[in-house]
Amino acid sequence: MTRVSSSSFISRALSSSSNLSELRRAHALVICLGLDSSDFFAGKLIDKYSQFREPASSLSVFRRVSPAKNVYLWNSIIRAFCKNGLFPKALEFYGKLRESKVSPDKYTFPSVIKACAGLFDAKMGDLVYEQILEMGFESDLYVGNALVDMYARMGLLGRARQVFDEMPVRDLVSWNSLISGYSSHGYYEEALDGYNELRKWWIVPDSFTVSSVLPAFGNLLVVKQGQGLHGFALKSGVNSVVVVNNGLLAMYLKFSRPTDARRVFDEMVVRDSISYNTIICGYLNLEMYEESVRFFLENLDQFKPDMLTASSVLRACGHLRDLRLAKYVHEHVLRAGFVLDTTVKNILIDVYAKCGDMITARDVFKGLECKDTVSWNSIINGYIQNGDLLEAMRLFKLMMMIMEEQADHVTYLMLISVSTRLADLKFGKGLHSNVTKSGISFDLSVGNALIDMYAKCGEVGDSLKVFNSMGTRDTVTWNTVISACVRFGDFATGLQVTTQMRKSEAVPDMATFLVTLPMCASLAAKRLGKEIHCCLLRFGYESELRIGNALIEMYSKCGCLESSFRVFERMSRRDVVTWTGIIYAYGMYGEGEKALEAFVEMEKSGIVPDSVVFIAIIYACSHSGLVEEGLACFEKMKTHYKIDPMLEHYACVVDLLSRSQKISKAEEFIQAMPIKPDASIWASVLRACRTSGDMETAERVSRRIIELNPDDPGYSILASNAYAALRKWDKVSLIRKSLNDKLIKKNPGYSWIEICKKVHVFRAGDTSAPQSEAIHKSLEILYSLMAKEGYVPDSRDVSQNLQEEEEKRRLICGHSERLAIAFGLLNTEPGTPLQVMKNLRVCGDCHEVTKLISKIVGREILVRDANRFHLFKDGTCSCKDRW
DNA sequence: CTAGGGTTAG
Repeated sequence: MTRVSSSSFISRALSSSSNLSELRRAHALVICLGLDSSDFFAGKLIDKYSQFREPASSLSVFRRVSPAKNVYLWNSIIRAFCKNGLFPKALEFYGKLRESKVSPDKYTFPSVIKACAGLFDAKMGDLVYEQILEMGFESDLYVGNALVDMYARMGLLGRARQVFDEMPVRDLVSWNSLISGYSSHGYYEEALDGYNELRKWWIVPDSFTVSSVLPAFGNLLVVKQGQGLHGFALKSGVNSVVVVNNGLLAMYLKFSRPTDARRVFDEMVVRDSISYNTIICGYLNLEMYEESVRFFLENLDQFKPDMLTASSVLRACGHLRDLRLAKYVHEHVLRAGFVLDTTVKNILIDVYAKCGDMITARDVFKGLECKDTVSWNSIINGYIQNGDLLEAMRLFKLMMMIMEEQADHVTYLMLISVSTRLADLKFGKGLHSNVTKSGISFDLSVGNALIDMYAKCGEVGDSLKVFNSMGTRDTVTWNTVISACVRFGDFATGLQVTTQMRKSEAVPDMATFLVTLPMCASLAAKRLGKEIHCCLLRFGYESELRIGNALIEMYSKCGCLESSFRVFERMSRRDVVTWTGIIYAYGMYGEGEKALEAFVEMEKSGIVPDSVVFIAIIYACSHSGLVEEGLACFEKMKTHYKIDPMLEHYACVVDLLSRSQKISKAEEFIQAMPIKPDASIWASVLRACRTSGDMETAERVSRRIIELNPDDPGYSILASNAYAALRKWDKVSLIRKSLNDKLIKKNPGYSWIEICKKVHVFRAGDTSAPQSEAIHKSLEILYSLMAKEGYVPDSRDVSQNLQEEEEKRRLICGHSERLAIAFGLLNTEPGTPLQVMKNLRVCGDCHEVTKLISKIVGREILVRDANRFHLFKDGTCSCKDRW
């Protein structure tokens, strides 16, 4: 054989060797023929060995060649290291190359760049880029592509795009690298834009393009275009590649179209374990836990489950709370010989905890040789979920001792919720200072949790302090602060924050509406309530059940029974809360018959009444004088629906009897109650006594109250009021004195009225209010007109020991609702209806006065007191004097 | 030189 023919024979033998032993035989031949010092054969061998994952052999070949190596050999060895993931080695040899006399060429750089990318070494990458620029290789297609890929992989998409834009020539790989970078770092819009741009240039995508852009389609939920791409994949044949099909599976699962995903899966000719995992995990994310597990079990013999399979199936078991299945999968994975990594063990902790098996969860936790933050978080969370808050705290303290710096925002979030649930302010404050020290306080969710914690521990001030110190706020932040204000009855701040939120970037969600609507209801802020209603229409929440329920309450408490009913009528779905809302609304307006009709309709519609709806219906009967009907409801609740009455039900029945002057019946009823009555129950009887003038009973009741509950301030105030009405001032001052000693103050009364988008608040006897003088003057005129109608002031409701009758009258005349009404009369056009809100009940005299005012000035006056609505019209009230 | 699947809270 001639030398030429033998070298071409060996060259062919080298190229065609399809496994390592063939390659080794060819290598031996090369050595036999003394060709191993040839740059050409050495280069071939290095390449071939790297192909068979034998970088060590590549290196020994490289070393055997004469010291004067050409650039081709250098490129081969760098490429060999790179291909086998030995990136530090690749960079080391690139360094050696630069130290030698040989200068790199454009074929050197793709591997070097890949090595930088593999090591996520942006500094080195930048340095290499500079060297490329110095040598003028930046316009090479392959170098450019490698650079785009490197920056894209590192998540530096801006730089990737810059290199891409500066490339004089691009090919499909350039596009693919860019799109894949966008896609895998969550820049789905950019990935999609890139794909559309590429299509604009009439470039035909390949399997890389398709599989890179599919996650973007899936996450952006662009269903139509996704289906189009699926069609393209079928037509172009790129769907013969398993990666593309796996991408299609994942996309359809993201679209929540498991059936479509299943169709793709069934039509796949080649499947790998990722195909199976994608389905199992996709079902899991769609909360199709049974399907996920079933698919796994049915296909056990079709593929080789790995740890990713295990983690998905186990999570499904956790959601299903299926301990037996979890243990089965756990054992199965162990039997298959997998060494479980920390991630799977962390999942196991969570799964066992979810199944309520804290003993096994703890065992897995104990068996973890390197516990990470998630391990600790998972076991702590397990105890929290299982209600053992103290053990959770104990473990947290242990964690802090062992590795404080590893506690992350999830750790703090969980423990802040523990301190909130335990109302443990001291612990919560400690967590707050820990978070501040650890430097993760800027985390939004932690800030939100702290706001909630302080609010629920009773520290609104600190709650607002955290809120004000937060640099960024999200919807949850705003919702939490508003509900904190509402919880404390600080509606002024609540309103302020709501206004601030509307001016901010924050997008309201369901919770926003579910907290602001009740706030409007409490404030009777009709205008704001309506605005919020419009707002939630714009955001598409009108069909939500809970929103409808909140709207019914808001409108009814704002004096718009009709709007309330309109919301009710439009609701496509109604639950017991909905019906309670509308029944309560009718009750507040004295529409007892309509309330009863609604109750019957509710029963007909198949809704089972709960204990709350009975409170609403008895309340409604009570406020409309429907005594028999109310009592019938109470009986029905006990006997037919087997609901044990609560204190509130008894209170309603006592109220029902008292309002209709069935005082002795009320007394009997109280005596027979199985539960100890409270102040509100006696109050109903006392009020009834005062209305009817049955002072004998009033005194008897008062005495009993004091005897039964000498220390309760609520009862004492009641009794004192009763004695005041009986004009037994000595007893009044005795009780008052003991109350003062206990530093107990009665809730001061106030009223408010909304005029020209502004809320005006009035306090009893307040002379500092706006237009005070004009108000008093107009009230004087009204009183003289009332006197002509036969009005005599009734001072029974003035509970203070005021010797001067005149002084008493002045106080009554100063009751806050009168000031608000007078203010309303002065500041609106004649004939305009007025709406006044009061935080307490309307007193008897004010009720009379308002009736007369409505007649004298010819206006409708709607008053909402603590209890219900009174519509005063032409000298009468809608409550028919039952309040 | 380019592609796909897993963990804790609310």
